[in-house]
Amino acid sequence: MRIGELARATGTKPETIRYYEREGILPAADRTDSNYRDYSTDHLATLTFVRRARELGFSIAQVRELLALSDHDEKPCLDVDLLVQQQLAEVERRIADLSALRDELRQMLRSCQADKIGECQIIGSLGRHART
Amino acid sequence: MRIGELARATGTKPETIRYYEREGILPAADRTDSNYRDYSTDHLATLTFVRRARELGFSIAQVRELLALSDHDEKPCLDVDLLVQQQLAEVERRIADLSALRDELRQMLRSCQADKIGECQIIGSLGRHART
DNA sequence: TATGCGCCTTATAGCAACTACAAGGTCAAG
DNA sequence: CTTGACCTTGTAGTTGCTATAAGGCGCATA
Repeated sequence: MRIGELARATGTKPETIRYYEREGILPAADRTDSNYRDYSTDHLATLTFVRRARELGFSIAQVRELLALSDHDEKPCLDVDLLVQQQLAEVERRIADLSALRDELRQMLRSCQADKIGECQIIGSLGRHART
Repeated sequence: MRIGELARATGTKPETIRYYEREGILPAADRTDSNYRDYSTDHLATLTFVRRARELGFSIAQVRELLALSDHDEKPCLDVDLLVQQQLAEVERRIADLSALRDELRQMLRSCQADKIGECQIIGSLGRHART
């Protein structure tokens, strides 16, 4: 299959697929007589894997590790577990950060009863007009 | 005050302060005889404001808007409110996304009882070994 | 046969928001 | 008078793509 078909099949743009090839994440495809990339079902499987991992928030570097691990059936599953646990911890940290942030933003909205920026509590709480 | 002192006072690296100046977010400082930047307390206030807004997740573009608004005391506070509300909505959206992601990662960890990658449910759920 | 269209190729530059050099100038302390 | 911490400018790197330019390929239609 050509790059456009693979792109449609995986919801990836052709440019992104070429980018993955440059980065060594997706193996280079065979070429047709007219130098078009010609992908196999293995490529489709790998790209699907990559996109799914990216959707789950794994970085390109982590995807690389996952791919390397998935090529070694005999290796302990714990190695994969560890990566997933790390990613889970990272996601939980980001959720906590964003939740604190959300609470602050809500507080800002609740606190402002002024109608001119000169007396605005939001601007004030951001560090301006503090000397008034 | 010189750039290093301002940096320490605001928890910002000197490079970042120069970057803000290039971007027009922080006004250019006066220069000493030896061409060092010489900052005022106004600069300190503005940089504090910028950093606080950035911590709250506002983009550089939004910070620019907030700065512009904060310079016009007579403008309606609603303009600021709107920006904060947009940012709040964005943060809530990100929290929702990350929560879904967290649940998926937890599910993956729970589902894998194998000890070799060949049978690993995690790798499987990512799209590999699906044909076994 | 020509030509138009959608697809493909490469190479290069851009995005956000910094961060990290490199190469050199300045200044107070020992 | 030299060391070391500071400052200057300019440029390139980071992450994960995305966009654009300039051109080649392959098929349907006039």
